[in-house]
Amino acid sequence: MARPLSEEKRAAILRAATELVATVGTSAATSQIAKRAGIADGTLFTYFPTKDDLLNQLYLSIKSALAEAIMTDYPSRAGVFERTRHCWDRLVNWGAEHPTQHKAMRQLSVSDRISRNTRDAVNLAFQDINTMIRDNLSRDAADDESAAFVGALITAMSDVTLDCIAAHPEKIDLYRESGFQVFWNGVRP
Amino acid sequence: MARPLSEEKRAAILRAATELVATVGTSAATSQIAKRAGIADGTLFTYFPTKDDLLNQLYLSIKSALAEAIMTDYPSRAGVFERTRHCWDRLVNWGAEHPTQHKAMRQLSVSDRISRNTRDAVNLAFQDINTMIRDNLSRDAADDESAAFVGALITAMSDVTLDCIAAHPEKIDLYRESGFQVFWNGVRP
DNA sequence: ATTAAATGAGTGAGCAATCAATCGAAAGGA
DNA sequence: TCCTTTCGATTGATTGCTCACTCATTTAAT
Repeated sequence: MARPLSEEKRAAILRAATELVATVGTSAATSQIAKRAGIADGTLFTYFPTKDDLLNQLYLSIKSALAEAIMTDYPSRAGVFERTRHCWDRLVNWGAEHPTQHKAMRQLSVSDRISRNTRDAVNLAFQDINTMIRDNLSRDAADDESAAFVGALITAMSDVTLDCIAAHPEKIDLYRESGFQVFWNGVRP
Repeated sequence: MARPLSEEKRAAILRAATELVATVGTSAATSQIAKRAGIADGTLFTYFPTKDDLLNQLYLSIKSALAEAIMTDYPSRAGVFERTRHCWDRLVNWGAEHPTQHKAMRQLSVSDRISRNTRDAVNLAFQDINTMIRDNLSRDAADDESAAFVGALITAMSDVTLDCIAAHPEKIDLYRESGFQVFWNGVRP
């Protein structure tokens, strides 16, 4: 081995891509990403062979960070309400604390550049959460489609909640609470 | 006047743009749109001076069609439940009947190419619906922010519902119903 | 000394928008 | 009814630009 790849540079590329995708969407130019990461245009492609690879890995890394934030200290033995509440609060708090990642994530999730493979890998990272939904919140337990419906609802409703928090940051407690009330009243078993 | 502009061609451009924006997003090339509309590349720009103008007018026309679909036969004198139910059913039915328009609408609504002006014009088309929300479903009547929260929730929840219907078209009645249940249980006064 | 990372000018493809040339619908005159 | 003039609609090649990606060369870690 001559020179090893730098984990630091890889992270800088992902960080720069997050910021640019959050602000200008997936049309962010690779040359802009490279400039912001402090590397030459060509170097980006030794870390990510294509722009699509970069976007897919970025999406996976953000989603994984979110899943970890949610599942840390997850109260496995508590009741359905507490566990649902835990997930909701963690989700909304993460979004409020990482607005750039959240915005980038939303841009990427509607993009057709994210592959089936990546979406499958993301689902794997959210497996525990999906299981919780299937077992507890799905109207018909063991019904995959119903669980997917509830899972999509959490994402959609937390996005709306986070948009409102972004518009009025001082009201985070109010929106986190009323968002949860709407969700819980809507889907509780 | 020499030759008048053709309303037919204008409609063909909007139709072609709807289909392409629905499938490939706002990055759809104007030359592709022109080809699909059956006109020369340059002709598109005599009907819409820029691509942004085209996208903005497209967004407004789709949203207006949706508003009209919702407000036709609106039961002004019925109770809150009936009126909310009416809007929900119309919204979901319209989306299920016009999947291409709905997909294009979603692409456009997250695009930064839609101007403040256009969004204001869209709000105007939805004025009656917004008023209904403010007066009936907002937790604190006369609270604009709370009404915006509920309005965004309807859109987000109907999008999720329509995604599920698109995946399982035979279950439209089931999803329309359970989507409404979640919404109504969540936000009812 | 070796070898792969790093560089940045270069390449070719694709894009929105332009424009000189052509076409054809309307209005007026016979 | 037919012909002519008018003038904007229509055309598609062209323009200038941006982009993802390449590659010959340089640099530096082992």
